Amino acid sequence: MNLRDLRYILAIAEHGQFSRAAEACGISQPTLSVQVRKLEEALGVTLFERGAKSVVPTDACDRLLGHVRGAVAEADAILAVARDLRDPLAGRFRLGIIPTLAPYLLPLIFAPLRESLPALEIEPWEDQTLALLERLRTHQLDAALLATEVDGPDLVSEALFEEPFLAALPPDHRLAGRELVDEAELAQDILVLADGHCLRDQALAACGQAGLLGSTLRSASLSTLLNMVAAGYGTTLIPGLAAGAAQDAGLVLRPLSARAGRCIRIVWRAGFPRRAAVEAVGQVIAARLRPFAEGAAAGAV
Amino acid sequence: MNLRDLRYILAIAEHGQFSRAAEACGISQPTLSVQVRKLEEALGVTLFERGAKSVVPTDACDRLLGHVRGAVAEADAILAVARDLRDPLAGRFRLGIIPTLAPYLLPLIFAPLRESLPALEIEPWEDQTLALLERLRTHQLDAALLATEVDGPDLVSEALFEEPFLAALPPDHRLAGRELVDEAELAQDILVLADGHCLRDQALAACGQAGLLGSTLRSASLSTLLNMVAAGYGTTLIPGLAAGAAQDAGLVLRPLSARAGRCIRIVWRAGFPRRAAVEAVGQVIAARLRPFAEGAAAGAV
DNA sequence: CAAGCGCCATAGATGGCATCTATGACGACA
DNA sequence: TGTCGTCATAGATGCCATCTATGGCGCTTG
Repeated sequence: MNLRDLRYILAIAEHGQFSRAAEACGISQPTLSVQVRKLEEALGVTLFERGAKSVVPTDACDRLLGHVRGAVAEADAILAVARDLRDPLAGRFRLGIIPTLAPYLLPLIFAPLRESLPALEIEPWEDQTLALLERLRTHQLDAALLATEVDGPDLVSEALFEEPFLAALPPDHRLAGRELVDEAELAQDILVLADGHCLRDQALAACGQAGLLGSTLRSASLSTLLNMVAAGYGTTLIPGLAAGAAQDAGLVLRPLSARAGRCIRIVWRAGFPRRAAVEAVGQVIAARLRPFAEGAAAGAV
Repeated sequence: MNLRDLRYILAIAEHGQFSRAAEACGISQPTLSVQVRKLEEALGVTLFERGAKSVVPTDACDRLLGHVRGAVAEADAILAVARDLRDPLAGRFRLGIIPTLAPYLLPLIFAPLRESLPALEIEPWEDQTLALLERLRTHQLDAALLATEVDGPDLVSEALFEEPFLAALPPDHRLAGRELVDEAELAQDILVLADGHCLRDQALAACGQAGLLGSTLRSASLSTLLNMVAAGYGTTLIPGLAAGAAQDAGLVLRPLSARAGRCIRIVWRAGFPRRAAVEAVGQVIAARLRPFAEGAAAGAV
């Protein structure tokens, strides 16, 4: 049995005639006759009583017609839904973002994404790198914005923009007067986030882990960290996009002498079929961040 | 798109693996790969994300799976219902019967039909010959029991049994003493049914229409006619199976000298596909009536 | 009443396509 | 590092849906 055959049945039932039904189906009349007969033999049921001037559905056919219509309707629904799903730049797009990036990046890119990709329903998901990778691998995310390299056999990534780190100091800190802050000096009283935040590791790496004198804040957000610094408990190193929030908290920001920073990348499964959506999202983000990159470069000169 | 393809989709979604799905479908793995790819291309939608160790349905596939399941379920329903409908000796069987036969034949054949053809739901429909033929031709009946020949290009019939006519007389009628009644004599004060009843024409033909002296009863049943005769308004000619009813009404019955009678036939459309059901019903009726035919033959000797 | 018309069935030819086996590529695991 | 399991690709093959041509049959019409 075949969906095509079922459509033939419906056509005959509708037209009450093989010739017209065949025409409606775009096939020749003999083909229709043969196919219907084969279907009747396959089902073991005579579907139509062929009369001199009429073709009338049998009782059995009437009993079946409901299901036939149902099957054809579902098939048409599949085609219709598939047509709607055909656009890779449409539909749900689950985007993971690390916590040290999300609060500062999302407000920047939400509007541009809506404008450039109106059919794409971005669903942000904020979590730490490892959790995001796990969700990505288990198909619970479509892509993720990370600050680490993760390319491997199953995951692919693309760099979107460079985000320089900044030294964040209390206004009365001894380093607050410097134009540039040396990473090693910062290490003396630096506060860092808890394990699991990639920013913690990167900050420590930038400052030379060995000289760690500051303390680790468990289960705290970058925002909390800023407030701790503002309260005079130490210094820290923040990603560039958090500069606004840091200034709002009353901190003094200074570039780092070694120009440490991180690279924000968009990551997705190697086999993810909606690569077009990933690329599009990545491009929108990169385009939105370009002014910042140029500003940073200009400031550095 | 094809129902087969849809079953493939479901198998892959269920097994999460091409190889096992192919095995479950009874095809080779390359065939499944090729077919799924073709379906994906036809739909314009990637259905599965092929990973190193896993095959995961895409979001689009999830959206479609409901309809896919629906279509396959309807298709299975078609097969299941067709299986039930396969027996031609099962299901509704609309049987037309003429009014001068139905009240006397139906009580005889109902039980044997139920016994011999338990799955056949006989729906009797009582009306005059022309109305029955009309309903038969318009597929509102599956077969009819008539007392006339109707074979033609579109209708076929088969004789079931011979039903002799009997003279029905009031007990005090001048012919009531005879062993045999001559049809011509009966004509002198015969009462007949209204136009449309085949029995009317056959009675008149048997008695010689020219000598009609009796009157016609409009819109009356054979039962009414019997009561009229019992009340002394004349004589009549009844079909053999009505003998019991006539005797109950107090009438005297006598064989006719020319042995006039009628042949009860079962009629159906030449193209009617459940010919087996027609034959079976006919045989049950003929078998049930055989004792009567033999009794009549024996009485005639 | 015979011819023409409309309809469905049949026959034979043809091409597309589903399927197979064999093989390749690739990642996982021991 | 080699072996295993998995999916993809390639080429061969055979079935079958489809076509055109034709026949049969009943109805209509001049």
